[in-house]
Amino acid sequence: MAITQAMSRENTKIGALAPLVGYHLRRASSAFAVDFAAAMEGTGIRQVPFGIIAVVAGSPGINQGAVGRVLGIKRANMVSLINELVDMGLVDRTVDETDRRAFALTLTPAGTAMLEDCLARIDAHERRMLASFSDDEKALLLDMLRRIEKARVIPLS
Amino acid sequence: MAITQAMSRENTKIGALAPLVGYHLRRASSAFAVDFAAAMEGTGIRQVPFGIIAVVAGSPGINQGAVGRVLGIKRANMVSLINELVDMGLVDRTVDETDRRAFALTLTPAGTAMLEDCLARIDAHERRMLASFSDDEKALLLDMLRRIEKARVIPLS
DNA sequence: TATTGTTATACTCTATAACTATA
DNA sequence: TATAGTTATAGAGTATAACAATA
Repeated sequence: MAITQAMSRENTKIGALAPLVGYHLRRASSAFAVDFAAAMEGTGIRQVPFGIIAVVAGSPGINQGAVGRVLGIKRANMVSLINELVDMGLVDRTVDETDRRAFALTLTPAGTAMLEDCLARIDAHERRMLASFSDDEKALLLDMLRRIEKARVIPLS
Repeated sequence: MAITQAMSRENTKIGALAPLVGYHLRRASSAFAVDFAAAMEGTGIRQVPFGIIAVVAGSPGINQGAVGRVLGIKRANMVSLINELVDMGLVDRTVDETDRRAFALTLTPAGTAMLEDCLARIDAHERRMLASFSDDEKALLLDMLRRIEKARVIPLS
C-alpha cells in the first residue's frame, strides 16, 4: 500500500479537540516540557525542582510550605523534592529560629551556580520554542497565560 | 504574629520564573486541568480518555496506533486506556479486516452520548476559564498555542 | 486548635524494552 | 524486516489521610 504524504503526517484529525484551548494548552505545555528536559540534560534538574530553586533564590529563608503554596505543590510532596535538592548540595535547610516547626531554605553556592547555569539553558530553550514570536506576541502570550492562571483559584495544601 | 493581607496571598514571589513562558504555560494548563476534572465530575472521564473519544469520533475505524500518534500517546500506554473505554462500554474494538494486526475503533451509542455530554460540560468549562477573553483574544491564543505545538517535532511511539 | 513537616499510599501520565502475530 | 498490539516495569507528578512537634 502506498504511503501518501497526508497519511505520513497522520492528517492531524483531532475532531472536537480542535477548538479547545485546554487541549492546545496541554499539548503546548508538553512540547515545552520535552524541550526543557533536553535543555537540562546533564544537570539532573527537572521542571519542578527548578521552580523550587528559583523561588528559594527569590526569597532566601523561605520555608517549605510557602514554596509549595507559591508553586502549587502540596506539603506532603515538598518533602522528597527538598530532600533531593539538599542531597544534591544545592539547597541548605536549617531550623527557622523564629518558628521551630519550620525549615529556612537557602541556596548553597553550588545551588546559585546551578541556577545560573539553568537560566542560561532555559533562555536558549525559550528562544528556540518561541523563535517565530515577536516580542509583542510573547508579551501578549504571557499576559494571557497569567490571566488564565488566575481564572481559577488554585487549591493549595 | 500578625498576618498581613500580602502575606496571606503569599505575595507570589516566583523570582526568575516570572518571565518564563514555559512556567506560565504549565500553570495555566494545570489550572485548566483542575477545572476540567471538576466539570467532568460524575462522568468518569479524564482529559486523556476524552481526547481519545474525540479522535475516534472524528475518524471512525481508526486504530490504536494512529490515535496515539495524533495525541502523542505511546502505543504501550494506549492499551490500558482503550481497555478502560471498552470496559466502560464507550468504545467498540473489532479486528480490522484490511490489516488483521490492528483493531478498528468506533464509538458505541453510549460513547457518542458520552461525547455529547462531555462536550457540553467542556463548553461551560472553557467559557468559565476564558470569561475575560474576547473572541479575538481567544483566537489569537489558540493560534499561538498551535504554533508552539509545532515548534518542536513531538517524538511519537 | 492550627500549622509545619513527615510518612504512607495511591492514581495518572509517561517512558523503555522485549515479546506475539501479522504484513 | 517492519508494524500493531501487548506485557512488564519504572519514574515523575499529584492526591489524601494520619501523625509528631511546635505555635
